[in-house]
Amino acid sequence: MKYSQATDYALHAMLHLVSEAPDKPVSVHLLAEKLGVSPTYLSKMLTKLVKAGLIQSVPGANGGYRLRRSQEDISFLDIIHAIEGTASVFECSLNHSSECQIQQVVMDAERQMEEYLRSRKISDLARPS
Amino acid sequence: MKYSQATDYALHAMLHLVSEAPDKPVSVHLLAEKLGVSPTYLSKMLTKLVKAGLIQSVPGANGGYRLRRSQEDISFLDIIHAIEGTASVFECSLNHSSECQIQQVVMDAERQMEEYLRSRKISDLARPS
DNA sequence: GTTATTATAGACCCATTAAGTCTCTAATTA
DNA sequence: TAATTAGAGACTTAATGGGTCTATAATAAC
Repeated sequence: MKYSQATDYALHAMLHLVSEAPDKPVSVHLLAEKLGVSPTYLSKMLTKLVKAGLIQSVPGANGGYRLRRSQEDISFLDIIHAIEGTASVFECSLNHSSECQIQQVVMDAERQMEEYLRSRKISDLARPS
Repeated sequence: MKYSQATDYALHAMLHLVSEAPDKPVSVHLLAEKLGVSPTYLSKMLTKLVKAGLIQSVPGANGGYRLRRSQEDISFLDIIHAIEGTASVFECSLNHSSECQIQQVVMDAERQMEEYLRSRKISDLARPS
């Protein structure tokens, strides 16, 4: 069980946006260069972050992406959910009679992790300048 | 990010072994029937559980699988690790200068989940008879 | 208004993994 | 010795991750 690399890139991209760009939009081209990944590929993740309402896109010359919400509101979980989706990590494939107790336990565990990821904000790591 | 179905089957198989078989080994055939999965496929997971030291195999007629350790010692995490491996759910693919702080956060989150899974024992769910 | 610059969308490709089957071998007991 | 069991591994198929490419739309600069 692994998070996709896309999540990795998205987290790093968001960290850049939080750290460096208060107002001015940053182009995909520039972001991609910093992360060492292709612009077209990074676009996909940024589009997801837009749809999740975490960032804004500004088309046209001198456009790019900038934060939408206030920095303090953006948690690791927000970003991860934007890329990975919100489906549970475990779904019992057996058809028991009752609720699956095993699934309950694993989902409780997942909730522990999500709780922590919700508490940690991407701005916590912003460049201490 | 999802756990494989193999993990699902392994957890259910272990629950059966804990619930029903104190001494007598249970054959793959029987276990597979109860779970509604093919015996040869289930074999693969059981073999992993053997290698992880959670269960014992008994070849030959009237053979099968039985628990190895005492029930109370077998946690959800033990079973999940036996099937999924112990690699972290997140590994930063960028080559920064320093340690990746993003990775630190996600791995801390993972530790939260693992801690919980370690605390929950499969015997907790054993048939209340 | 035209042009350059940017994001958006989606088709497409390749490699890897999950999920599962099949067959052969080895060990043990009846 | 024969029946029953696990163990190992080759093999197949479908899904997913990771990534490229191209065409379109929107905007700003000139």
